[in-house]
Amino acid sequence: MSALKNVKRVAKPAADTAAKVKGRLAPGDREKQIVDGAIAYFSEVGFSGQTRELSKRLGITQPLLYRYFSNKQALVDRVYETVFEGRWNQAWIDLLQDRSLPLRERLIEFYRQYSIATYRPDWIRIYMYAGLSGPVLNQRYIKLIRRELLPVYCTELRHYCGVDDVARPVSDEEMEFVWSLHGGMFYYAVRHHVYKLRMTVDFMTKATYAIDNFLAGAKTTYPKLLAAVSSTANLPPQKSRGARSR
Amino acid sequence: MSALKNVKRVAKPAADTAAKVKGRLAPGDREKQIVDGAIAYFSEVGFSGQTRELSKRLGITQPLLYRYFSNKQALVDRVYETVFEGRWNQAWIDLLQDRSLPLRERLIEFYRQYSIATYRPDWIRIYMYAGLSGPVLNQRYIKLIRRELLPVYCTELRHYCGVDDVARPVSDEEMEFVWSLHGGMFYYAVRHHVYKLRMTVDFMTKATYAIDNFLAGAKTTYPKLLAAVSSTANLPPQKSRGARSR
DNA sequence: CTCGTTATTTAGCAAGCGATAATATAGACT
DNA sequence: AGTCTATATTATCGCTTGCTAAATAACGAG
Repeated sequence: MSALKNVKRVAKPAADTAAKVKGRLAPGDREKQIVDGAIAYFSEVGFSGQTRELSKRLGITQPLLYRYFSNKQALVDRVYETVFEGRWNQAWIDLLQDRSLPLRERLIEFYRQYSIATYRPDWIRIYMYAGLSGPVLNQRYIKLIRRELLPVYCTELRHYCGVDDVARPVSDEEMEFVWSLHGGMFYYAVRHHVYKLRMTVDFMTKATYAIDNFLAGAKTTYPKLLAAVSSTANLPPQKSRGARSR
Repeated sequence: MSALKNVKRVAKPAADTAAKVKGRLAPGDREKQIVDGAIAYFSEVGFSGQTRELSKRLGITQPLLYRYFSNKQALVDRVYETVFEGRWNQAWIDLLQDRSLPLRERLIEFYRQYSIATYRPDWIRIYMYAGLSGPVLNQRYIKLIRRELLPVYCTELRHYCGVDDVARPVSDEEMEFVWSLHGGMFYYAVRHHVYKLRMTVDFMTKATYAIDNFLAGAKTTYPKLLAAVSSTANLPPQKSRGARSR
């Protein structure tokens, strides 16, 4: 019997996975547990979710949240930065530029890694919630993509199509061209994690076909795009005004 | 002086645009005004927006809302159905099937019309809010697209690629292939209306390039896809499981 | 003009929610 | 074991928010 008791007593709280842990915790652990729980909770119900419900899920009392975060907004901000920061991997850029591999293989590998990092329920949903409640964060992320990813993407695409021109800056039209592929990928994740559709085609299968189709078309379309853009560059803005203003 | 008074008295409330109208209104007019205001308000702040703020924007008192809608949810539901119903145009399907026009022109015209109908701030934002708070409505809309649009899309694509097989049902892989194009279009609208980015390339310009690229690639990719699918059809589910479950 | 109908407003309740102060207790150290 | 400190809980405040009942006033009919 004493042996049994011993077993029970020795059973560790297993604080590593940040699952419902009872008893007193070191501030760092508790904080992490709260943030993780907040990510799960807010990604599910949105940032209008209540602190009481969150604390209930965490197995703690609601005022305890305020020991770790001065107010709800501070917790929300922490969720934002935890989700969006640190999931970007600069190595992706190197991968995309590695010309020892065919561009097709680079793109497939990129989307394999990128989808694992960001096409997940918490990321996608928090990303959409963030965008709807105020576009600042998303604009910052898009800016990152426009700065780090798209120019490399376009440069490699030029090389692939045999129309390299290192000196020529990457135009908005070229980047928008690439957005079409990227948006198709992203929308898969939206259908999956926002609309919660049962996806009948595996993401990488879809991605591979999309990449193949994109590259096959680009061989003829991308040079045309480049030619069209250069012929209208530095000209006074023509009839094709920016976005429709409705 | 009596003439002046007369002028003042004759001044009409101009009830046509449903803008802030003072005075008593016919129930139908008031209801329409509330719904229109609710669409504008909720699309801006989300469905957690308060009825008091909505009524203030409408220039009416808050309890008046409850004369026209039994509760907030009823108003929200009304917003949903008003936005999502009636913007779908079955004529688009006929347009896509009109083989007297090249497929390219049909697709360009389709996206011109489709974007005018749905790629607008209220539609896109309410669509995203709806998806995040409960996927039922979006699933219904996606179902409509999968039923009405995608099969036609794929059939025309088969014809375009010279691989018609009317008897063969359209596979999930083919529809997913088309989603890649469609998603790229949709994501443009998301960047515009959710992230509120200043779009530097006009939608139709982008759409035209995306369509050209899609069709140019499809000539070679789509037949391959069809071949790959048919070779694995009616076989026990292979390693390529559905969607990643993470 | 009067009167009845009903659109609209005024006043207010009850529950929900973020946040705070006071109290209790777990765990480390001597 | 006793003590101290920081973690965690209890109790509660003040404001918000969905919603309701009673009072008011605009419009049409006779």
